[in-house]
Amino acid sequence: MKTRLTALLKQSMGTLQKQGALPIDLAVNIKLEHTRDNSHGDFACNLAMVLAKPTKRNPREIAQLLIDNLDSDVNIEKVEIADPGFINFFLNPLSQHQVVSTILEKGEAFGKSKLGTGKKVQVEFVSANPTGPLHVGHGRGAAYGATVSNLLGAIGYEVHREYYVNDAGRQMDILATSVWLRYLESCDVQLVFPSNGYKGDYILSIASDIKATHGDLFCSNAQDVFENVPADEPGGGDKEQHIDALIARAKSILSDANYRLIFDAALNSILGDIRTDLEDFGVHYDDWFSERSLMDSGAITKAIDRLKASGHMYEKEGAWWFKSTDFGDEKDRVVIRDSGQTTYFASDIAYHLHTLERGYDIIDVWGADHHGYVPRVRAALQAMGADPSRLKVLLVQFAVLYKNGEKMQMSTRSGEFVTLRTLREKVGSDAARYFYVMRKAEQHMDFDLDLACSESNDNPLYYVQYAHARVCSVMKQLAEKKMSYTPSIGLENLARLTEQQELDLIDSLNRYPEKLSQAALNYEPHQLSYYLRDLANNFHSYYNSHQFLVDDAALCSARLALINACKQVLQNGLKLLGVNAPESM
RNA sequence: GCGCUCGUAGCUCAGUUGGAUAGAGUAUCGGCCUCCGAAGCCGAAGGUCGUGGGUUCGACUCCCGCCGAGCGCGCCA
Repeated sequence: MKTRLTALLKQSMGTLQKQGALPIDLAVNIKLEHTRDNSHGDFACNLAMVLAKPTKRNPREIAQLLIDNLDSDVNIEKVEIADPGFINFFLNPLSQHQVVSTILEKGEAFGKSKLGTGKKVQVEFVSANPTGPLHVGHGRGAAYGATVSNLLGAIGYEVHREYYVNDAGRQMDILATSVWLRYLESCDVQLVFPSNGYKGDYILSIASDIKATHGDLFCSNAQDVFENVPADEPGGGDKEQHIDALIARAKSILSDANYRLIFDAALNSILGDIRTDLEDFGVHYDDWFSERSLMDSGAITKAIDRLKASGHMYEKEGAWWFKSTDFGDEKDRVVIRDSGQTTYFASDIAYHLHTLERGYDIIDVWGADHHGYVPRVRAALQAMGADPSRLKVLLVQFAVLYKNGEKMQMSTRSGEFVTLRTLREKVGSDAARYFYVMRKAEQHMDFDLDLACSESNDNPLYYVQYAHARVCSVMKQLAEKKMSYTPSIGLENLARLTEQQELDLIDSLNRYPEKLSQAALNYEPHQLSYYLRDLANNFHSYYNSHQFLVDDAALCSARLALINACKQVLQNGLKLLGVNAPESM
């Protein structure tokens, strides 16, 4: 309907241009919108006001001309001009009713579109370092990334969901060393655990698993382990130097193979845990991409060579730098350290290049603390000759946690955090998913744990699910009362739906496809959750003011057709949000 | 200090990319179950859209200056 009206307006404008009433060379973009207030009709257009300036004429006058030259359409009941020059379209109410039959016919496909057909996009999200379990902070990225992926899929994109596994680098060495030290403790070795090591309980359990399968194989004495290791911070030393020295001791005491064994045991245990955690949260990936595999495959060398060939690399103080300032970054970045090791940034460049070469545009969902990282990645892509617009970075703000009215600091290192699993066990996956995507991603979010856990019934999700369950309940009543519902009869009698609540509900249903594509194109799942809330509200109002199961069989079927259409749309929307639509609750 | 994100009802947040009288939830107050589920509905009250300028037919939205919050500014990842 919207495109129809736009076409009519364009046509009218064209006619006026031919007549010479309007200049030919007008480049205006017609904006036709659903009205906020239905006293303004169903659609409103600002065309006349936009035209007022270039033509130097009164907008109302132009509006009248446009209306006079508008072709008639059975669906348009009347057209009005309103201050300061809006053209308001009032549609024939019955023309909107058709959506009920469209919904019942298309089912779960209703609302989907082909806007993104032929486009391949990779959404990379969560990608937390496998150094500990996911906490509630990661949950937001997980829910957001998964929903954005679903939305893009619904409008026709070919979506590839990926988790980039940081299974290389210093953090992982610290993790492996932490595990080994805990293992040594379990072998009754007396030692002081490094202040910069990972202290969570899960480290203990990984260590004891290793002990259970390998016995004393990796044992060593404390004297040996701490030989020539500089003091830790509490001992007046530097905690970074201390832990680095311990890593070196671990590698030297254990053989390469044994160090790798402990390293992999830690990695696999934690990553496995993250995987099942996300699965349980309804978040599924097409691929778990290993950073280490980039090193092994030579992809990093290849990417660096490409940067060198582009002339944007230089050597300074023994390291190789990428001249990202050529592309607007604040400072140049090291890619190869003076030690010869490549940096995390080098891996990331290779990873992005690799993804583009696989034919995907890239959407990275990152925590807002990484925003300073965006320019250098984009710069690297540009230097390698890639179109930087193929990379879109979506930043998700942190959720600030409150417990007992106090702000909580979370740290994986210290082992002090609330896990995503704990949250899920308390409020359920559905409520958590919905809660996370209710706010738009850039908003700083206050997350009151006590409220989320104790009063989970207040979660607005239940309001939406309840509407769905109510429709199901009505259909059960129908059977119990031995009444009948014939969809075809209902669809033939849609004209009987003339109550205000019915018109409102139908209006709401008509807006779903547009809302969906808007939410998808803007990467804004919260738009969908707000829509569903609104749809549910229209349904509940209807439910409270009219009886569906009435004796008039034609009217009854028409009403049931309407609420079943409503149920379908609720179901479609909730599915995209990764939330169940229960038949009873 | 520089950069990014943000500031809207007591609280938590929307605001259709510049449109009409700034909206929801929650909390508060008042109504609604002989009736398909009251996890619901209807109503009241609640605002200097951080602040001061600017751009125009029109600004919560765009530009500039302040105030305030969070984050970032490693040869960490």
